[in-house]
Amino acid sequence: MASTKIYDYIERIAELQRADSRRCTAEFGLQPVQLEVLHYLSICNQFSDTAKALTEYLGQTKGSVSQTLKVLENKGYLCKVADLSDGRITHLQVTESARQLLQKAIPSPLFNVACKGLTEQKNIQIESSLKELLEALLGSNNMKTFGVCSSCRYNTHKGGSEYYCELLNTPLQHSAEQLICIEHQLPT
Amino acid sequence: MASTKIYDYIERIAELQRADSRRCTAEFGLQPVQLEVLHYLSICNQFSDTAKALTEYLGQTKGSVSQTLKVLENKGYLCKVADLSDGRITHLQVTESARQLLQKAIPSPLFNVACKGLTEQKNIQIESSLKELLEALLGSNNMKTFGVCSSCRYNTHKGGSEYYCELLNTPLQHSAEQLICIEHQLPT
DNA sequence: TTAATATGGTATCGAGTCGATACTATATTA
DNA sequence: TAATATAGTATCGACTCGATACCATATTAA
Repeated sequence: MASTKIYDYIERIAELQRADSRRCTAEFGLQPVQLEVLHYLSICNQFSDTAKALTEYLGQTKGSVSQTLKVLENKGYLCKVADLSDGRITHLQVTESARQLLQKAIPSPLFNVACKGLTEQKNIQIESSLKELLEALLGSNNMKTFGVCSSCRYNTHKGGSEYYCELLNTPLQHSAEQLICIEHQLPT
Repeated sequence: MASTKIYDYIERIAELQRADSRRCTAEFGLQPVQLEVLHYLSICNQFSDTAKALTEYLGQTKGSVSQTLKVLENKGYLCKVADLSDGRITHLQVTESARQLLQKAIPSPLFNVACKGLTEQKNIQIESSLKELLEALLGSNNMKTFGVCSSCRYNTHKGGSEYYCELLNTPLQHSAEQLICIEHQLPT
C-alpha cells in the first residue's frame, strides 16, 4: 500500500531532521521544538502570534506550549505583549537575538548540503510534492492550513490596491502578504 | 532559496507526524521514538538488529538508545538475545505483542486518511520525491542508506539463484531480500 | 444584570527523551 | 600480552509533553 511507504519515508526523514536540529540548536542551548516555535513566530502575522495559534500549528496541548514559551521568554528569545482589546490574549514577539539565531540555524546543515547537491529541477519537484503532501494531510484531517495572506480567500482588494481581510474586517499592511495566518483559507 | 522551502515543509510535516504518532501510541503507553525503534527492528535483517545499528539509524547517541531499549524490554515489546560468536553483541527481537501493536499504529491515522484522499498517481509521485530526498540527505551527509538486500551491491547470485552477501560472506535467506541492512550500499 | 459557560493562558506533576560522562566486558591489534 | 577498539550499560540533569487543576477575561443566556 502506497500510504505505508509515504509514512515510512516521512518517519525516517523526520527523525533525521530532528536529530540534525538537535545537534545544531545545542550550541545555543535550545531544543528542536523551541527553534520551531521561534521560526513560526518570525513568519506569522499579528492575528497568529499567540499560544493558542501555536497549539494548533504544532498539534500540542496548550500546557505543553505554555511551558516551551516560558523557557524561551526566560532565555530572552521572545517577549509577551498584552492584547489591547482582549485581556485574555497575549501576543508573542521574537527578539532580535532570536532572529539572528534563526538565520544561523535554518535550514539545518543536513538539508543545506543535500539540497545543494540536487539539480534545481529536482529541488522544485520535491518541493512541489511536499506541498501537495502537506495540503493533503491538513485538508483530509480538517486542520488549519496556516497559509499566507496572498493566497487566502478572505484577502480582497477593497477600494483599490490595498490588501483587506474580509474575515477580520481590517486592512492589511503590504508587508503582511507573505506572513502566515491562523485564519488562512484556500480559495474554494 | 529552494532548500529553505524544502526544509520548511519537512519541519512542518515532521511535527504533525510526531504529534499524530504521539496521540496514537499514547493508548499503548508508548512514545513516538519507541514505536520507531520497534518498527525498525521489525523490518531489519539479522546483521542489523542491534543497539549499534539503531544509533546510526536514528542519529542518536548509544546512551539514549540504550535507555529506550530498556523501557521497551520492561514493557515486553522486545527481548535481547546474545550473539553466538561475538560476546559484545546483543540482538534485539520484537515480540508478538509488538508486531500486533505495529499493525495497528502504522501508518498513523493522519497519513492513512491523507493518502487515501490522493490519486494513485499522486501517491506514486510523492513517494518517489520522498525517496529522492531521503537518498540525497543520506548521500550528501555520508550516512548509511539502510536499504534492502535486493537493491544492494553486495548481493550476488553466487552459484545459482540463491542470495549471497559478498560483504559478510554468507548466503541469505530468500525472506531476507526485503529486510533492511546496516551494511547496505547502492550499486555504483 | 447577573449567573453560566467559553476562551486564552498558567502551574504542577510524572514518565520519558536525550546528550554527556563514566563505566564494564569482549575483541582485535600491535 | 598489553594497548586499543567495539558494543553496550548506568547515572545525571535539563527538557518535553500530556493530564489535571486552576485563574483571568469574554460572551451568552436567563
